[in-house]
Amino acid sequence: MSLKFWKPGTAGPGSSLDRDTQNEENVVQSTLAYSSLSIQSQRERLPIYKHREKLLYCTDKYGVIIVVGQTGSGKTTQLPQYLMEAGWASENNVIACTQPRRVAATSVAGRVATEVGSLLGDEVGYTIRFEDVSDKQRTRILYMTDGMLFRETLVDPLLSRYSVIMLDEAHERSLYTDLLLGVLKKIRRKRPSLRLIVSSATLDAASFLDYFSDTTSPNDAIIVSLEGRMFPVEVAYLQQPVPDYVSAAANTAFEINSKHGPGDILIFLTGREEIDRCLEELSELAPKQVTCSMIKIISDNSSRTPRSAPRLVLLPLHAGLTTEEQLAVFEPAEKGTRKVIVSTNIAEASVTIEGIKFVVDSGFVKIRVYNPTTGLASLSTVPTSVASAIQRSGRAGRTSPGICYRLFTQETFERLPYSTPPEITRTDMTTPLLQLKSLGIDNIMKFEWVSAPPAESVLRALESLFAAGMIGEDGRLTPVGQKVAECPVDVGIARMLFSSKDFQCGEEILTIAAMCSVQDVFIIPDGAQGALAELERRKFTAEEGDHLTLLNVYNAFTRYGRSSGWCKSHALSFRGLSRAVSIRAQLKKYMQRFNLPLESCQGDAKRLRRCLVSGYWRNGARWVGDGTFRSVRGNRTLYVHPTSVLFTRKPRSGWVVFHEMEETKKTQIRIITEIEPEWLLDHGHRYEDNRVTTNAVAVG
DNA sequence: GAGCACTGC
Repeated sequence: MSLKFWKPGTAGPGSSLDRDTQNEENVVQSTLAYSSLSIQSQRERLPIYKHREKLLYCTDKYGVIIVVGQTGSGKTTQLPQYLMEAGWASENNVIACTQPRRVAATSVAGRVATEVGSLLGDEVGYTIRFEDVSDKQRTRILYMTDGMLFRETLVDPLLSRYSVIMLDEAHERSLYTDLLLGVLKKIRRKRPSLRLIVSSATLDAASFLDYFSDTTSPNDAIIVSLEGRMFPVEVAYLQQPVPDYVSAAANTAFEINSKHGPGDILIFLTGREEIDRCLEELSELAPKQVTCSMIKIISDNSSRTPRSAPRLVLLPLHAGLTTEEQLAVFEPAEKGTRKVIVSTNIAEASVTIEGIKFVVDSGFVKIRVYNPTTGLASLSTVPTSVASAIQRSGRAGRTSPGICYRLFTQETFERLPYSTPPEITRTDMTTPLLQLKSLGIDNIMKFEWVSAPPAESVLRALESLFAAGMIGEDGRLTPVGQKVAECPVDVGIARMLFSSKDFQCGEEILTIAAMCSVQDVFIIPDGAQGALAELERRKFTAEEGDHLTLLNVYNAFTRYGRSSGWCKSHALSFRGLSRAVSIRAQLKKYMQRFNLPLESCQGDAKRLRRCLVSGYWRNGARWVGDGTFRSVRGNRTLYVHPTSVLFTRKPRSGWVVFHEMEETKKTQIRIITEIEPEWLLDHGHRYEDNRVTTNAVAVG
């Protein structure tokens, strides 16, 4: 198959990027293609320096500055330093800069500390969950995850220690960025001296400007644009759509290898299955391959490859890989070889690989979508957005000019949505609403969202909070709701922690809560090794179900010295279990603060399971003859997830509770424990009675 | 009878 690409006359679709930008006067033209001078190490030569005075002037005169700048403009590292030099961090004021990801917060803080000549954690620091490398008195510039700053609002609702807050990567619209935008707009009314810097991509700048320029403060916000330090990236579109973008991606990479000079290739697909198939097809195109390891396939020059073409080094990249496997993509290609990295969306923003000259973009992405009507989350493959396509193509221009091959037509590109719907519109709002209520924001409908969550989502969340006893009939927080709002866990898990006092099983529930908060700790590879891993897993199996199995795993992990070697020999994830240890330690502090005893149930599994029901009572299910379950609420057909120990056995009592359900091809339940049906009745009645009363009041 | 986009507290 030969694919026909078409390159528009100009470099990149830059001219069409500004169609959404209304405030032209304030916007310095910024396009994907920007010719760079040679890379300078002195920060004075960073393009942002030209805008230093303007940025400081705007920070003086305006409350909200929307900064538009590409990767490489230096905004994240330089802007906080300019602000500090200009005195914004004097008198014990702190300049905060939030990031959606932990690695970004830590690595940027390290770089800036070096530039400032500070020890990390002294004048420049960072705060992420489980790690606070900052000094309460001395730190002037603080990088942090957006979730951490939002958490801080629960303790200090006016965020009074900060003079300037920069929300970096705001265009990504993470859940916490959106919550912070709403809360910070409110804070600025009470504390106008607080400066807000919102870092955004070109496409979203106008909507942020609208959001902050309301009638009460029409001239409070301004857009400032910075050039990026990117090399030009040529964009090629398919002339005709293709039926199978996975094959098309493999073919395109193969053709790039035959026709173009040096430079690595990055392919964007949606998931592990597609990545594996693409790697397979690529190795078939170059048949004399040599498989070096599970993750690295080197293809030799084949008859179809011109003599001059380099050999291909094929590398998968997705979050399911171990750390070592992920690190392989950063190793420079050996002489005479060319790397082909076949990746999920992880390479779009989370992971940056230098030396990429060619990007192949499938135009699709897998996103998690929450259905508030059914309460089900599902993963669906959807077309990417314009913003995403631009971000992906930009990955080709980090170290030299590059080319991006889009596996769709230009007409398709022009019909793409500008951006992916913000997370807040497609996620369960139960915990976020509890936290907003804890901040004193009771009228959720009147809260000024940048993008409002769907009304059904809000109603469902309120109903869950009421059912869990976190809010009363008046919609206000109950005393337990106030406490739970501070805990970094789901409300169901929090209820279990609180009722562990009655069942005298705090020790065990704490462990289970931590283990339920990490991703699957069992590593089951394909093939023969998978069968061995299954045997390892059986060693931990508790017949009561997955919760107790997870408890066994955790206890064994700590008993054998928390060693990575032990994990490897038992097919367990060291990363996951170490994280569980941290989470458990954190939750333990909350339990101590709330005077919840840390008693052990001394092996009494019944007490433990009754305690689980206190958190999961709305997640009950009943076995039916054909091997599936029916949910107590909604009578939905549920399939057991293959990772469950109940996948292969029928529960003796016929009844279970489960941690979560998710829609894939079928509705599946994960982390399941067998229960006695009458235990469910301990919890439902009062809630149902209340609901009848509430409805009667509403009707009356 | 068979599965896992990516973050974050």
